[in-house]
Amino acid sequence: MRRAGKQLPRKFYDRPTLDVARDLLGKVLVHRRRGAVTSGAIVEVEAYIGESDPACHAAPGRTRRNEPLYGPPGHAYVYLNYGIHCLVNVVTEAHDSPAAVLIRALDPLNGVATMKRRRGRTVKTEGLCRGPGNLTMAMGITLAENRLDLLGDRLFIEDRGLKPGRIVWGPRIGISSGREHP
DNA sequence: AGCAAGATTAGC
DNA sequence: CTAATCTTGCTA
Repeated sequence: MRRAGKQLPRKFYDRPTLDVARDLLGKVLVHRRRGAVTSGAIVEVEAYIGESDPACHAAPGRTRRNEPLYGPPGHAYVYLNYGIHCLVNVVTEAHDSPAAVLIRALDPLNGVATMKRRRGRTVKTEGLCRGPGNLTMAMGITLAENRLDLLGDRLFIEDRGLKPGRIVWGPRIGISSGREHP
C-alpha cells in the first residue's frame, strides 16, 4: 500500500506523554474504513497523565473502560462521552503506566467530501474537525476503533514532514478539575 | 437498585 | 443556558 508519509514507530509513543503530545502536532492522523480514507493534520492535543491527574480517566483506578490506558503504547483509546460523542486518545508510556493524549482538532487533508457527508452539509471545511466529538464523527471513528493498534493498517499516524507552526500551551478545556497542567 | 456527573455539541 | 444520552462509581 502506498503511503504519503511514514508511519510513526512504536518507540514514538513509548516516551514521556508531554513529549509525545508536543511531537504529535503537525503529524497526520489517518483512518481507513471500507476503502474510504480520511486524514488530517493534528493541530490541537491535550495530555492526560496517570492516576494522580484528577481529570484523567485513570484517576479512579483501573476500570473496564479505561483499561486500554494501562496497555502498551501506540494504541488507540476511544470512549463514549456524554453518551453521544466518541473521543479519541493515543495511549502513551509503558504498560501499567496509564497516560494518553487526547486529540482535539485536526486540519482536514484527505477525504474532505466524506467528512462533510458524515457531518451533514451545513459545516464548513475549517470547522469539520474542530472539537473532539466532531473530529471523530468526521473521521468515522467509533467505539469499534477502540484499542486498535496504531501500527496497524486501519488507524494510524504518519509523518508527512509537515512543520507545525508556533506551538502554544494553554489550560485544558472542558474539565472541572486538574487545570493546573497545561 | 438507584442516582449524579462527566475530556461535548447544537440550538434557542 | 439547556437538553440529549451512556458508562462508571458510589450509596442504600
